[in-house]
Amino acid sequence: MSAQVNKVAKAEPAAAAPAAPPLTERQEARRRRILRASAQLAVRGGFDAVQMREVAESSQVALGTLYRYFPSKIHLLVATMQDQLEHMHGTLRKRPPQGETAAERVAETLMRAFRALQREPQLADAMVRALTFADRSVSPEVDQVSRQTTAIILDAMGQEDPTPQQLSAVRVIEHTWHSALITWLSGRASIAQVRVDIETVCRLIDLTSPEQA
Amino acid sequence: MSAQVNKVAKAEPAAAAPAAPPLTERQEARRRRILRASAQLAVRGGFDAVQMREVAESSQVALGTLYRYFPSKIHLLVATMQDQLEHMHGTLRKRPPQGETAAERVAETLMRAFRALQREPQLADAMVRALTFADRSVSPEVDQVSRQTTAIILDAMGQEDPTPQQLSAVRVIEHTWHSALITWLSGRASIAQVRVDIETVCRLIDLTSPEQA
DNA sequence: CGCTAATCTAGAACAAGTTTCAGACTTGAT
DNA sequence: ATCAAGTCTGAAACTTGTTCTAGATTAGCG
Repeated sequence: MSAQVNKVAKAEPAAAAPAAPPLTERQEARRRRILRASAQLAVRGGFDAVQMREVAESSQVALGTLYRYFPSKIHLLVATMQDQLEHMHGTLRKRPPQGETAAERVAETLMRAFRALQREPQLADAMVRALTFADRSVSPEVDQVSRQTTAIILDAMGQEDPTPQQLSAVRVIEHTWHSALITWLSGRASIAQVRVDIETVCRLIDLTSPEQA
Repeated sequence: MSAQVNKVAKAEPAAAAPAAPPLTERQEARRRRILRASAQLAVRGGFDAVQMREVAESSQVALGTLYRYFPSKIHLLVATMQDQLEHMHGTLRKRPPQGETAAERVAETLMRAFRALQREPQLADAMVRALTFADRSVSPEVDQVSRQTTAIILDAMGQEDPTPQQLSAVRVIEHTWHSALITWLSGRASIAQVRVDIETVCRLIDLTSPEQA
């Protein structure tokens, strides 16, 4: 909870981070090993299976070092999510959605992302739980994830400069996306329900669009 | 994580719980003391301040007993939330919202609830974090909270028997509600933003209504 | 009342996240 | 090449959620 100086960079995509000291090659390698170990353990057993001692051992790093790179388990898992999101954004870009309207394209994109998460539900569980459990000390990182998600949605909309209304709609979609995911992961909603809800919320996009098909 | 038999009832509103053994007076009193202690500690310091040993001590109950009543910290906090939600539903009923359209009434209701939570942000933090962190073992309790929230929203809509579309809209509103709350609590969104997003998502209600003003 | 099963208590013990520390190793600048 | 500062390691310690145990209390029943 105390101010932390001289820490290793938290976000590698370097959006507007306040001066992230550059990492040496070995440090970058350590960071990658840690993230890989984290994801591997998460795939096996979800949030609980990502134990800091295990991550440290798997990535051949001392426990103290792990904590220097990621100041908490939550930070680690949120960083893991950033990592995965980047992959996904890349993948999604390759085959853009086909829908007529922006709403359709966004819904299609999200459902595609959803199916990807379905393939590794335990990993999804770990990442999403970390994301929603994160407190203020993780705000910058969570924000970064949020920006990345927004970028994916705006991409799908094909919108250059969205209106404030549209931005609000996008936020609502993100809220729904996270929350629906959680509900599904904890077994309280079916996939069908998630799909319906995603489609429902995506209508907000056309609703807030100046032009219309 | 193991099957738990012979446990004290978890949900007192007795919706469809499978045979909750009736509590003696002293047991009921213990349960109330525990919930009160939990809420008090949460008001002071949020999620982290609700420490099981402290709750046990404050409520004059042995640690083991606390765990017999609430099998985990998450269960305890979710039960605390149920408790608070009931109060709130009662309060909201007293002065029903004034809006013309269903969307307005729902938005007004949610903003009123939001202001109530604002008054005890730490308590809100504890409850909401517990709710979204809950895993499958807490599903019944979380579901109960969800039903209660749905009831509040349907109340505000003044809708007797909603269509499946409307139910989906209500679910989306709940998702947005939780998620916006989290975002605000962790300092990543302003109150103004929360209001806008709530209003945005509430438009879905009119959108899915058969009749219209 | 007296018995039995269930419940409650106090406290130890365990598990996993986090912190700390002394010493070895790297890095960058001179 | 050498030195100072920063980094990494291994291990122990600390914190808080959770479990376990042995004995005291209570509730319900004949």
